[in-house]
Amino acid sequence: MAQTRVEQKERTRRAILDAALALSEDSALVALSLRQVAKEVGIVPTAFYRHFPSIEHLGLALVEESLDTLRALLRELRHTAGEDAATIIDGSVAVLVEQVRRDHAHYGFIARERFAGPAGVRDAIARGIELAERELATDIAHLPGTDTWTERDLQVLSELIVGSMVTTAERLLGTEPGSPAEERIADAARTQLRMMLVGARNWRSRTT
Amino acid sequence: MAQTRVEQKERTRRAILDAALALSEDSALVALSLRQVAKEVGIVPTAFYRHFPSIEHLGLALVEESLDTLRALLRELRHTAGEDAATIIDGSVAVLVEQVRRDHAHYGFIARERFAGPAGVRDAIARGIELAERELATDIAHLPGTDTWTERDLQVLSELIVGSMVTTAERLLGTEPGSPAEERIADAARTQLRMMLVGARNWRSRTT
DNA sequence: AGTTTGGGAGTACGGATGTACACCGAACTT
DNA sequence: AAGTTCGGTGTACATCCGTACTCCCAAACT
Repeated sequence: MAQTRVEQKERTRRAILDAALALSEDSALVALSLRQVAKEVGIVPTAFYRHFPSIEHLGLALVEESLDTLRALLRELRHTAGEDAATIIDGSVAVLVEQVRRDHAHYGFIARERFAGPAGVRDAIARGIELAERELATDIAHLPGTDTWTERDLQVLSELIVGSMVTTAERLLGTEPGSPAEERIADAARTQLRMMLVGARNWRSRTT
Repeated sequence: MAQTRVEQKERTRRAILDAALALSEDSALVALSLRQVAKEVGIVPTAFYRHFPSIEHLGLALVEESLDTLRALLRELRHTAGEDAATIIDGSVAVLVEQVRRDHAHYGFIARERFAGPAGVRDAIARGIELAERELATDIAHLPGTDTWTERDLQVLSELIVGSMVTTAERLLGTEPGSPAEERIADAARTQLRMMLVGARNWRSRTT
């Protein structure tokens, strides 16, 4: 049943990443021991070093992986076109719900480590979110009717919207797929986006 | 220098709580060892049991304490009166900045344990935030001009506002008191509140 | 076919952890 | 003044931790 060596190594590496993700689901990255992970994977503790020089490096690989799926979400959100604003809002929330459900483990990891993780992890996550805010700001700037907005107000609006989406994602993490609670949260997210849209349409930047 | 026994006991208990708060500032509650805390306090490990039956109970005491200061913040925010909306917004943000600066350790603890902590801790924090949302909703409902709002829309708006404030608090935690970054975040928070206010004023609840 | 490579196994060690136990001495009670 | 209470001490032990070391053997290379 054994394959080539690189395939086998990659499979073990994945198993380690998955085991670490599963184990950190209850507790946290910082409370993760090399021996726990090894036992979960089914290898002897010292074999761990064939793949990662330390638990910390495992953590960094996990962050990178999770941020990859976050970036994939952002890409998909930007490509969610639509005729009018309502369609875009509905589509965006649908994408968010679907993605959080699919990559539940990754988003849970991000939520947990965002403030509780080691400094390097926290910074990486913060930069990922800031990137989303900046990209959203430039996207909005390309929309018609935003010429009277100051750059600063655009940035602040983006932070508000991204913050709402992040909070929505965090709420979704605690619900069952297809549950009434999930639908209620999605509905609230749509309403919030509409409220912010109404606010934006009636906003006049102060020329200071 | 020794006082009465109850005074001495209370002082040691406080020292344990403070040490745990300080130690969990880097890392997390789950990665906190009884011996670390005891060493930080300056007592022998077994003496810890004179005050708490386990580290977990220490954690619960810490949560309760932190939620107490959170409730104090909410109380103060509700008493922040003002002539017009702009004054209320400015006052509320000022209170938030001041309180987060004052009880930095408690709010940092809440931010860290909100998603990474043990289940009991996470639930307690979630309930504290939900309480704030409900109270804000009933406060808004008592304002003039909100008679056309559905109860659900009021709740959703409150969640949006509280979410923005929570995000602001989390951002403030990473800044130095009086720094330009802190002022920038406070300014963004004020702008966000104004944007949501504009949205709310032009909002019409759908009668479904 | 013979040799090299590298993932995994096994053993071993020092250090940290939670906790049980007996004990001390000063603040309290009577 | 004598006795009790109880926060803190010191010792002890089983368990878990990271990691260094040697060995094994099947895939990969020559």
